[in-house]
Amino acid sequence: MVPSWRSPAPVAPEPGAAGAGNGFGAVDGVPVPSPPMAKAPVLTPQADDFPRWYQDVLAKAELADNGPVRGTMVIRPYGYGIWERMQAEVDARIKAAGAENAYFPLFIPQSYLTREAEHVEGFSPELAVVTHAGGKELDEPIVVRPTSETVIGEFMAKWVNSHRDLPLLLNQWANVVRWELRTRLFLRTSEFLWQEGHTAHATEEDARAYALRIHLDVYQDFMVNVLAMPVYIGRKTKQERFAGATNTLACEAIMRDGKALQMGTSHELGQNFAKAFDITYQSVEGTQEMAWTTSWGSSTRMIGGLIMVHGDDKGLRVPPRLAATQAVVMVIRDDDGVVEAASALTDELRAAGVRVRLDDRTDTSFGRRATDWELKGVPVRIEVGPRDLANGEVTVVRRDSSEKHQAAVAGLAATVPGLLEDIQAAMLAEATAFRDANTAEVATIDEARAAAQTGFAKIPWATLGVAGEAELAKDAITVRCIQRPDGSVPTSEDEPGNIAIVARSY
RNA sequence: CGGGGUGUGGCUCAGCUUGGCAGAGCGCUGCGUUCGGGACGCAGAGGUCGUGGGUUCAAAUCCCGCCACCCCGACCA
Repeated sequence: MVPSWRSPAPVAPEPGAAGAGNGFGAVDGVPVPSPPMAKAPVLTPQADDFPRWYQDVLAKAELADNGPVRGTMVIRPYGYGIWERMQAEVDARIKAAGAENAYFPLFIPQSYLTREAEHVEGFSPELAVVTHAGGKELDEPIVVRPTSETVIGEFMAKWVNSHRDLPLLLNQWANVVRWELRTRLFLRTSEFLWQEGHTAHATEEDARAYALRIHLDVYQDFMVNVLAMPVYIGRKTKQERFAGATNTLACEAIMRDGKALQMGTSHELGQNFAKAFDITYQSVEGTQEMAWTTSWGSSTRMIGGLIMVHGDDKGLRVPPRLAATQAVVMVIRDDDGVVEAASALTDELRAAGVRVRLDDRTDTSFGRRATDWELKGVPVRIEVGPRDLANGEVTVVRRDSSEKHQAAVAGLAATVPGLLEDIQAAMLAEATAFRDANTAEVATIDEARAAAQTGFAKIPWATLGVAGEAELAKDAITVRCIQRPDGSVPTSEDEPGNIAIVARSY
């Protein structure tokens, strides 16, 4: 954790710390104002109270607010800008994998859900159901989609007739609703935004290979190379599998408090949905065959992961490849020629391909603006003031390391893209080092339980097993995924040498 | 669904024990001085104290009901 430049300020006496304190000293019942104290930190330090820090970041970086209905979320422009960048990067990878975007309805007939036994069982507790519409009670209740396997299955059945129609590779960007009891902005909300892919294939091998391809080429690649976030990839245990899937693959990332966050999943659905919705095709030989389907998704939860993997006590840190604003040019004050110089530099940076913004709000103090950009996590800040300018220089500040240096204005723009790549690499290296330092290799269940208090534990799956999984569950520790010793995704959970990664999770 | 707690300007809360003019900090508006690390001064705006009833000369404060939200124990991207 990078220390703040400000000395750690003594925090105001905690109300309640001394009986029913009122935050003030009291002499004979007369409230006395607290003595002058050092300025409080902008954010609750992570080490003091991580959940509080997370909420502070959401508010101060203007990412999101709670919606009026319990568990709902308002995504503010800065937060939505991050989502739009995520969408652009993920969407490009999905299309590169051959899938096309489409859109299916928000409303699903309740009867669809009931066609796949495990699927209904898994989702019924969290369904929002419409029973009245147009002023009348509906004959058949309508479910607000918690995911779209069922409606899409219905249409796949209609569109797939021949082996020539396969594979059918679809994706949609949509909102879904899952009535959650315990909610946290971005991590678990009753409504969230995501991308859900749905595909149908002629063979099990083809479906399995595609689910894995999406997992590696879309999710893992995006998370590592754009989010600068190392992820463990592997199979879910039967216990953790998606309702209705025959196999679930997951990307698991470690947050700075040591807890795991599932960042994206890819499912092999076998023929479960094909049977339920009658997705069949005529083979080359002329026989009727049942298709094999997959589904895969990633959501606005990734924004929560971004915050908790890269954030520090000064706020968010956005990796340059993701950042909608990669660099901000700050006019320190409205002095002779400063605005002009800053504006010219901004143009040069833009011409050099940098997503740059000019901050010429000189009616707000420098310190306030600098703090705001740090809270928002803009990777590079370039300060343009009269003092530097007199020497033909500006001050360049990296958000990741807080390192500051002077640089000549002439030729600066050409060096910024390289600096951004350096920052991207440094952030991935830092996050990877953190993950590795907080992943313990253990040999017994007791050791795994202990290690999971502060991070991840790797334990042979043969040692843990279903019984060990159940035992750890009593302490809210779950198997995040099972992987091969080399970190790749096993074909079966029974492969010899398989490793289970266990942790507490969000 | 079981246990604990809280409802007072936009936000965080004090005031309630012991009834007596509705407060503070932050934020917001205006003016001025500032501007290289969350600026400062002055002047302002903003609340039927969750809600319905009761007690009282008088209720944010006491009593009863209701509602909402938050925190801790079984499912989930």
